[in-house]
Amino acid sequence: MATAIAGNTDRAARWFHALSDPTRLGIVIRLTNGERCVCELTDALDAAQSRLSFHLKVLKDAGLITDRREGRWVHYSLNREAIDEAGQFLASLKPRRRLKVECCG
Amino acid sequence: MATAIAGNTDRAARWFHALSDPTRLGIVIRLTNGERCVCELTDALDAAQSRLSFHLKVLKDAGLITDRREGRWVHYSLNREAIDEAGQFLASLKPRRRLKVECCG
DNA sequence: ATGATATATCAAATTTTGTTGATGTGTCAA
DNA sequence: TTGACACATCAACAAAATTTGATATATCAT
Repeated sequence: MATAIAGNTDRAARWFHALSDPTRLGIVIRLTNGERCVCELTDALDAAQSRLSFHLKVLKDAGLITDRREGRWVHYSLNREAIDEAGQFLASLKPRRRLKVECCG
Repeated sequence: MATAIAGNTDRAARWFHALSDPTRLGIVIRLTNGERCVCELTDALDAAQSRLSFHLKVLKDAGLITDRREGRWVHYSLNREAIDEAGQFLASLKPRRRLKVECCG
């Protein structure tokens, strides 16, 4: 439920950290329409190979993407569930009760 | 439109960076039901004052929260629009066309 | 087997973030 | 107008993330 989602701050922080870099967002965006191999991403993002590999690992460790080896190529895809959960976390930040709190009286 | 949202990676990266820390998420969660003054947040989060102030600034610089001074107190509130936009960014990561791309032939 | 290709990993250097304690600023009360 | 309070900012340091270039690993073609 919503409260539980919002309570899991460490997990959410990890998702958002993984999404906090333009290169990684570029990767994620390019995975939107389906699996892509690293070679395609390297071209599209114009990033050095080890650098791209690093960012892919960050995303993978955060559970936002998964990989699949096929021959000598590795294909990455989005983990929709995780993306959705991150979205739900944000959605859980809607006001639930409107408190007019007077503090610091 | 969706593409434009997903295209604005730098802006999105800034939102997600601001959300990438448990203390900051703690702040955001506590602002969910309305404005809070720094004093309340300090208590609730058990954080040193300058530390809290630092994190509030990160959130504010990212446009996720706003502040309002009232006497000697400063009250912070969520910027719903920005939170929503971040959510929309994630929502924009839904598959639009299903391409069965054969690469690396 | 040998070499080439695709990708991962590693170590070192660099950059960015976060923490802490001290000090500054604005506001209020006496 | 002095002192206390709430908060921001700063400087120094610590810790974490990122980049780069080199090397390792797996797979494939010859």
